[in-house]
Amino acid sequence: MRYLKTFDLIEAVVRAGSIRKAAEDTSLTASALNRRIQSFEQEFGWPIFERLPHGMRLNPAGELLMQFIRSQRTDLARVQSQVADLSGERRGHVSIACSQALLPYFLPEQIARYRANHPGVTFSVNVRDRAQAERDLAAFSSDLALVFEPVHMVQFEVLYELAQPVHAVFRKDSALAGSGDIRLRHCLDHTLVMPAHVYGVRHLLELAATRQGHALRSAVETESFELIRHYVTQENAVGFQIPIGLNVDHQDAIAHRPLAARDVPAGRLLLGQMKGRTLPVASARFAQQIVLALEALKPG
Amino acid sequence: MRYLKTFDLIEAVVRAGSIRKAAEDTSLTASALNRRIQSFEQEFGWPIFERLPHGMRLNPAGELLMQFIRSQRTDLARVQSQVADLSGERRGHVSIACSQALLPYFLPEQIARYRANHPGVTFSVNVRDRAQAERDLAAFSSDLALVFEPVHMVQFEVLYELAQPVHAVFRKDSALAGSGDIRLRHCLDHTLVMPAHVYGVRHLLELAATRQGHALRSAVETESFELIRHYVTQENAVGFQIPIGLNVDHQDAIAHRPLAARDVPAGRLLLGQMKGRTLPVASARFAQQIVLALEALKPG
DNA sequence: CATGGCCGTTGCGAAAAATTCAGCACCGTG
DNA sequence: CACGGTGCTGAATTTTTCGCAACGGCCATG
Repeated sequence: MRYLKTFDLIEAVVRAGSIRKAAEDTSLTASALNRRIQSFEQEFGWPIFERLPHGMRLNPAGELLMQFIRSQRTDLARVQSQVADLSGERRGHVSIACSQALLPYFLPEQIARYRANHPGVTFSVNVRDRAQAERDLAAFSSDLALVFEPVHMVQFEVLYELAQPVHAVFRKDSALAGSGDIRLRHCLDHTLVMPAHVYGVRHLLELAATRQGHALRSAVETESFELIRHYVTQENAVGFQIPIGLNVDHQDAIAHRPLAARDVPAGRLLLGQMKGRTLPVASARFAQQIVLALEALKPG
Repeated sequence: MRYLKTFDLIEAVVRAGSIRKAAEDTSLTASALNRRIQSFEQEFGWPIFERLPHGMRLNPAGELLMQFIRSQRTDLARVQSQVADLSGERRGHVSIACSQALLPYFLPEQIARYRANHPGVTFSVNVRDRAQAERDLAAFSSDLALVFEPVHMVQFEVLYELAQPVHAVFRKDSALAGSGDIRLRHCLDHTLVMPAHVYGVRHLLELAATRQGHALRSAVETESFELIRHYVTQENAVGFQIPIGLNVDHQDAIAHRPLAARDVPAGRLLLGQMKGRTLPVASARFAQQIVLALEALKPG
């Protein structure tokens, strides 16, 4: 888009931190780039960069402008998406920030189902922890967020909420095998494989343990849920995970049971968007599908 | 603004209805204008105009785009206003769509008070009937609306609401002179000067009259509230008006008393904005001042 | 049925704007 | 004090845009 070119250049300068570096990225000369920035500032009415000896940084006015630029860009994309929609051909792009637990089963199935109906729609899936997801939405780098127990909530508009109890994951021949709820204290006798602190599952477990006066001594601590699932088959340990990340009718060597709600309260899996934003057509429709899919997962 | 130039040209074509007329308005050649429209459509991905033998009209895609263009323009103005605000100097522009009753006393006083503190802020006041006010907000041609009994309310976000009973206006020596409430039937004995149907006062009076089985036979019907106020001094007639349009301690030849609430229910004077929109700093601050001023008018 | 008027569109040369190139002044660091 | 980095500026050059004239289509009017 021709008009957005100046905005692209501004953003390039912000990213690069100096005009000369940004000039290389944009395959322009530093002088040309410099002139465009200056003429923009003149038209805008105020300087948007601080000139430092080491380069350029946004001043407060520039921060405001950058927010506008980002929202304006995505708004234009939304309009184009709406136009594509009324032209009959559904195309567009959906970007999702999600928790790791959605990666193995839920999102692949949902995306494949959507693309079966609308092959013109493309997706980008970004794994973000529960603190980063909202920042992604606010920076307009993701349309939707599907996260477990997010932390900040000011700019997060909840589209759907699903309770997800923490499940214990173990080998099928473990002493924990059985049915129904499982008590937290029974897990603590085993070797523990814990997710890292940034994850909601760990947060809930820590809260529950300190409340009951226990200590969580993890043998292995990892950011990879996949490692947790695989490790328990090696050492006969106990891992923790939410059920949406666990295949229900698997033939694997592992099994899982929910932790008793009186020990560890269920967390919330939230589907959300940037507050007040109107999503592109494709993203909005995909969000609808996700809501229906989550609804079907509801117990009862 | 350089980038917005293409948008301005598109809007000019929309207004003029043909490229050649729009070319005159924008002091360009038809060929240049045509080329810019065409190159934009190519970049945008879809044609936004229908080519008719008599000229050009927006197609549905163009309608969507125009809405984006308008919102984008006002958003940029808001950002500039916010930047001006953090630079210390409060400037900007406030555009208000208002009912006629606000013109003589209320708005002049409020605007003057605001400009006394912030001389850099300019105002535009547009008189709009209660149906047009909301359309003004939706088209982003007004930031605020201050209207009596507006009709549509879907895109109207109420910022403040003040009850305004309908008052009868008459000569000081009229038989209606006195104090306290006045009954509707007492007015009907006199010559009536009525506002036109588009006004909320007329709407409320019609409702009340038909409910009580009376008929409103107006001797003079006008769209000008000023004419109403002046005419009653000529023929000893009765006019109707809301108190915010009547100076409280005037030395004039006219007086006014409220109609009894059991005859004619009080109408609502609403301060509102476009739903979901973030106003420029100046408009938002002025709205705050208006709310305080209306609050002070509240009975009791 | 021709004709004049209006429409959008296009080729081409001229005007304008953006870009490049080279060089300047500045600042922190080794 | 030289060096490498920064932003910035003057003049030449390239790219883009614009104005002019002309073309073909449509429609009402003579």
